[in-house]
Amino acid sequence: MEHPTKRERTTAALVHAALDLFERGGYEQTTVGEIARAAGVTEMTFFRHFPTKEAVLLDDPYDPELIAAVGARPASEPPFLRAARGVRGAWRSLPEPETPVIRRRIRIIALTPSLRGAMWRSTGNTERALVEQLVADGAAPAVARVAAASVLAALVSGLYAWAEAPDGSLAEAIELALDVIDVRP
Amino acid sequence: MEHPTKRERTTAALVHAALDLFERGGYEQTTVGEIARAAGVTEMTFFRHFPTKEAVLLDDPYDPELIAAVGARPASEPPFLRAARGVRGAWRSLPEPETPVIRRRIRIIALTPSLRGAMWRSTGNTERALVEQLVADGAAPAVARVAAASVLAALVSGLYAWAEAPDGSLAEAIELALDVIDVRP
DNA sequence: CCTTGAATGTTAGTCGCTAACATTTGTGAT
DNA sequence: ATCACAAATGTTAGCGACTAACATTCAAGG
Repeated sequence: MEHPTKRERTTAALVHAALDLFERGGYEQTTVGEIARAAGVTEMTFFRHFPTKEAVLLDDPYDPELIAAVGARPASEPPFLRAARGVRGAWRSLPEPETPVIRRRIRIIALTPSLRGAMWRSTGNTERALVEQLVADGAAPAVARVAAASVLAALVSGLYAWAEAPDGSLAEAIELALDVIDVRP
Repeated sequence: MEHPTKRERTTAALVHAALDLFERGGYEQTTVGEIARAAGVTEMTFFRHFPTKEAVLLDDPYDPELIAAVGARPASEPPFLRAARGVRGAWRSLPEPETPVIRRRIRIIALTPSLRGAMWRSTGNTERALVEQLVADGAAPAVARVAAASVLAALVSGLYAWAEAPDGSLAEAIELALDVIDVRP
């Protein structure tokens, strides 16, 4: 990261410009062309960095880490706890400096109906991956599905709550949400 | 309904054409223009009947009836049971002849990711209306939200399951799904 | 320095969707 | 029946998200 490649720099510029414009004028009202221009680039280039307009907000690289964190927990744990604690751990180890950006993204998502739908779809992918991981380690599919669905639902609801009124750190908010689900031993 | 007005007739023609084309060639691949042409009408006219392309599948008129059915149950029942049983009753009283069309719609939705997202959004509206109804009759907002969300989640999951493998009538499938939630007295 | 591949620009086009205005068509009162 | 009014549809023009094909500039490595 010492020498960010040019591609990384433009991607960052696009994200920055997009967040600014979305917050200022709303998601729907902001044009991809406007974002690109604000980042000193062409509309075409935007789509070379993000497959869709939504992706600039939803494309988060945390998914694989999340799956890995769940996989790292002992397979002897019941799937439900395994998922809940894996997710908890993954978010706890998030570098603090990134949280403000995450918060801006989630706030925009929270107050844009069409983005909430997209968020749901995106979560669906994570859910599938999570189920796959749990089943690969021996969980019954039906159990894995319920576990993944409810843990992710709690996670998302925690994210929304935190974005609206951040009473503490992101990690704390996530843990709070997961506490509702996790039954401590 | 003896004398369907012209508007109703074209709406029906559009729905019919849309279902056919979607099943034949997939939702994303089918153009609004194609649907309109197949219904003997212009693309513009399509949008005079449906606000969006999705709406031809999601625009179902059952929502108000569903809310009414819940409202009709004794307000003395706990919100959760009230919602579950209201929903159950609303679907039970569905005219049988309509179910084949419903099934076609839901199958298409089930296997089109973007439509699943849209379905989620649409359900969100129903959820809000349901919460409103429950709260208006004295339920605590937090309780009402949980009740509405879980009952509707069960409903949707029942719909998907039935659309994929209809082992029985729609009403039976719905009741089966709601049984998972409803605690019989 | 110079070459090669990555990153970007240009142009043109499709599809979902909207607006403004003109035209037809159905329907209700006479 | 008919005639007038309103509902339903057509036409044209255009915006915004997104894609494809091809040309151009830029940036690291030898």
